[in-house]
Amino acid sequence: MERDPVRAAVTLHDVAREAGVSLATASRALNGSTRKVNDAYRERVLAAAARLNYSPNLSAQAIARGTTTTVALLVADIADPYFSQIAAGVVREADSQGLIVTMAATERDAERELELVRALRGQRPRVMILAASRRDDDPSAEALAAELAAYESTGGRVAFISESGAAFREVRLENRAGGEALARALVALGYRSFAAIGGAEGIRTADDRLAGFRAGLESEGATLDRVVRPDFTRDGGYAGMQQLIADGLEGIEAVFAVNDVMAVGAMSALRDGGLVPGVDVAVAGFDDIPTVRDVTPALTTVRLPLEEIGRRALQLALGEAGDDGTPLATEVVVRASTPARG
Amino acid sequence: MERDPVRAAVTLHDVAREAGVSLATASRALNGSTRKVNDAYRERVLAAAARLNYSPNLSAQAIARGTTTTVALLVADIADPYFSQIAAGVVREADSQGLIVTMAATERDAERELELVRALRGQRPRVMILAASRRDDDPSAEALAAELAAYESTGGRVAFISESGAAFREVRLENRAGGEALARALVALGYRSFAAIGGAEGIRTADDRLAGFRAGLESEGATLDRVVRPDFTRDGGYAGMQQLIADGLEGIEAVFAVNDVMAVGAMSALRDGGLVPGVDVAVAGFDDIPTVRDVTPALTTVRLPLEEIGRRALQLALGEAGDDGTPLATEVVVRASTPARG
DNA sequence: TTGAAAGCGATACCAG
DNA sequence: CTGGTATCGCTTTCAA
Repeated sequence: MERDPVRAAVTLHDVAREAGVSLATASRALNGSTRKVNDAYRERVLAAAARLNYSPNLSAQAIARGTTTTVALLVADIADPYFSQIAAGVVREADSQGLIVTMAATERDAERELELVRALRGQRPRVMILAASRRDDDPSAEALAAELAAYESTGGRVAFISESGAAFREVRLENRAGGEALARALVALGYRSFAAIGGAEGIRTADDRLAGFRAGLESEGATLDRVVRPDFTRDGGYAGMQQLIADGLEGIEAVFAVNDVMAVGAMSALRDGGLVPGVDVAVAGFDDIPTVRDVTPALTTVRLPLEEIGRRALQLALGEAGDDGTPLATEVVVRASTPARG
Repeated sequence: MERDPVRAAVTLHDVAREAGVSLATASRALNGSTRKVNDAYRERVLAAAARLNYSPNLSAQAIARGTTTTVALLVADIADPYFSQIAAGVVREADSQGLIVTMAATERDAERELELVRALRGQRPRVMILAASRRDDDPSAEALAAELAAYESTGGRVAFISESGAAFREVRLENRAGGEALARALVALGYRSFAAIGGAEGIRTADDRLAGFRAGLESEGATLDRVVRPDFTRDGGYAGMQQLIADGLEGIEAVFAVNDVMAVGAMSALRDGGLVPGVDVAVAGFDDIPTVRDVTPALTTVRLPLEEIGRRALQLALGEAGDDGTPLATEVVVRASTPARG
């Protein structure tokens, strides 16, 4: 697999020479603002660029222009459908704006997140989107806020998905309201006693959903009898349900897992425990990730327009609309995992 | 949401001045190769940098050093678990090497892929990883190869996942062998007549898996009685199974979908058609994405170490091992969707 | 319009 | 070791 000797990439200089014009003219013809170059020259430059297969060096442009065309995106876990859908939205929107997305994963570690923000700042991205879940007790929260503030003070734009807990732009998810609506819907279906699988305490998203759910139940006179708090993952959901089973599920009619990934794991735990989800005990989740249509029974959940959220976060950060008007379309989707109860 | 007036970012120049040393010394203290700066100076520079919250401009470094720290990754669809797992692997490996990942989605469009490669080339990434599925009939294949060759001729490194169909490095997936092994395993379980849901003709990955499967069956004296070729997506799988049902499923004992996402859709189509997967007809997939453990019945499939594939692609491109020895651990995983047949 | 030349932020060679 | 300076690739005044 030996290659040709590496020759330097074609530069604008080469193109200019090949076209017989000055560097400045070549620059203008290729990337300069509109209409300022004689058509004949313009043609020659474009032809030369094509002939040489010229590709402008974005780093050089960035440094000369003082601004990049990069978007930095931070998620907790790329393989998690919640984040990958959001990422898909960000990438799509970025693409439609001619921006390039740089992606990093915090692996749910706040320290790592801070390091990543520092590292990513070196790129001088136009915007930074933080989708990784925030925690209340986060010790590095202050340092993160400071870092982001510094970034914004030099022209960067930050957008959070969910709650920033600080003064940054954010796409606010209706976690609490969604939880509440779900609770009401379940009560309306005839359920009265519930358990919840909640994700480690302190994870804002999980706490909000749970708080909303609890509030919804209480407003309807129903009760949340038990809460377990395993990891915020599929296996966490599985373990959480196992624990509920071990502690005795009698009296519990429905279990709410604060996200779909966990709910799906919880359903498997039920099955492995010899119980039938939707029959022996109802299950509901949150997010409406694609797979929940394909599990059995299909999962009742709260739909979040994840891809749209990603796009919107970018728009918001860029300062175009996104912020205004239309709230996110959050809605309860009732499926077979929570059949109406006689 | 008004901000402070935007001031320019801190530059190395500022740090040098603040520390009372020359630009060159500051550079060396901060990023220069090992041990060349007096400790006292070094300390002062580091302190100044910290005080000013200095963040080196990567674009400037790139242009001065003549090399970036960027990895460009192209996938077909970020939200597809197959690609998001691979992406997670690439990002993780990149991270451990201090590299930054730029990601783009081809949306399964070859023209777009070419454009993206062109655009991404402007970043002068150290390596480019192409994971988007190749097609045989791809009209822009030549142009893509040319573009990539140009990229490599200036020092870039390209790595494909699956088959490049050209002279580039690649992480070769055992699609054919996996299909074959699956076929044999199913025959060993007692199945004799099969149908397949194959993904549009020309998609190399799909074709290879199918060809392997067919070969495996034939070597065991079983037959592939029917093949449908819908889209390479969940909905494609659903539609494919619907078609099989409409055409009459009698005589078909098992259905092989060339990837798990399709298989999962296919199972839902069975259910919606009043049939029970694993009982009325067995189903098998390919990839072993996380969700297949949680569908009912759990899906028999061919496991591909997706995250590992991502890491390996990067290593391969960077020229460290990855290539050598150990083939990818591809193995048939039999689950409840293909129970042993009397 | 066009071209010459001054940056942009950082690196690295070359003297001292 | 340290500092001065040329240089990287491109944009953008400033004159012509």
